[in-house]
Amino acid sequence: MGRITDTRDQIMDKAAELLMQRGFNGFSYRDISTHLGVKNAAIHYHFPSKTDLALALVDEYQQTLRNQTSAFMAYGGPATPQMEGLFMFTESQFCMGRCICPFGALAVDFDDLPDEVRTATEHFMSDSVNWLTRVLETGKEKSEFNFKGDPAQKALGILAMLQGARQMARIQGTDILKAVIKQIRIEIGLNS
Amino acid sequence: MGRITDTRDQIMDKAAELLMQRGFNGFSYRDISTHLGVKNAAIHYHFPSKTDLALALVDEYQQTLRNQTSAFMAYGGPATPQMEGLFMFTESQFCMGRCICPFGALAVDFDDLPDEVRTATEHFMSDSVNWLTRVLETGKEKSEFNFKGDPAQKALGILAMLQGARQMARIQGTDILKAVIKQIRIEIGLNS
DNA sequence: GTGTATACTTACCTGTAAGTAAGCAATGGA
DNA sequence: TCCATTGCTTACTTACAGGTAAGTATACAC
Repeated sequence: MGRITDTRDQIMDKAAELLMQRGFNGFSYRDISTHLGVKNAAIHYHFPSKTDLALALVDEYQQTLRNQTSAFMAYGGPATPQMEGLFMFTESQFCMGRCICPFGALAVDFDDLPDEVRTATEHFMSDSVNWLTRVLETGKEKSEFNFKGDPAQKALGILAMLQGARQMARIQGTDILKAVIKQIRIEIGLNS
Repeated sequence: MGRITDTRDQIMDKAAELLMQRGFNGFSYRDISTHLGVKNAAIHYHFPSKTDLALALVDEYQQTLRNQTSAFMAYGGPATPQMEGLFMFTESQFCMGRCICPFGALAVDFDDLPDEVRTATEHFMSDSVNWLTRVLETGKEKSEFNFKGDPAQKALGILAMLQGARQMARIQGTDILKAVIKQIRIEIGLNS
């Protein structure tokens, strides 16, 4: 049964959710297999080790990021929609139960992460920071935004803020995430 | 051997370190016991369950926070040293290997945390936000600081930023934490 | 010296984690 | 029709998690 590799995709989906909810060491193959109604070994068939699974996930994130930002990275363009996209993405992911961001999920277990996953995570993070830096530069040039400090540093700050906010929101509810996004808006002079 | 309860303190110390490095589910009694050169059951003697240990840790954090801020909370006072204290504390803790902040450590595993620990974490977080809000209010009133947005919202933003920064710094090194703190300084008009 | 509390150790239990080896059922060529 | 590949399942193994029960050594109280 099942189309080409339906199961593989379902595994990735559930794993992505669990990774962001509980971190790399916070979920097991069992969590995935029971949810899909398959046996544990079925997961091992598609992803022999948990490392393989993690690598596939980081790869997927990075792919998604690149796809959604490639046009902007290549030709520039208005920065506001990029920024709004980031806010929307963050909020909607949180509401869907995918609580902490991929960096956060992997950062907690960073020491005992397999080397390859570590490297992949570093790359993913660089990509994200570079993209946001570019957005902020563009936004400042075109007077869409108005903020203090240099764009690269500000980009780090914003990503850190969103990441932290997602975690704090887990403890005390969604309002915190909303408040933080509001604050970011104020600080870059983006009137909603 | 051992003074009154030397071992108990050593357990708390190591546990605090491990909690902040790896999250609540990322360390085991074994990690602590082998480090101290005692048997596993010795830890259970002092803290029957891991819940008890977590509660003790959160309690300790909260106690420390209250001790260090009680004078300010009671009588107000200059806000700048409080802020500088937060920065110093954050940086020094990070350098000592205690990487992610207590919220972060507990947020990742928040779903499957025992109820009591959850409640304690919520309280601890409220305390922290309240304190920082107070600091920002005072700083604004006395023109020590100069920032956009309302103090409570800004307090959330700063805490989120520091928390996120600690995690990102794990992935890409201390510089990120330093950059973020610099950015916070700029944004509250605090010239170092 | 007897008793009792403290601070452990030894030895164990149950559950669950990641991972593997071998088998089987369906599909799609040659 | 045979055969190989794909996508699983069954049935394990090893390691380690949290936790417990019972015993032991030391110290101090009376």
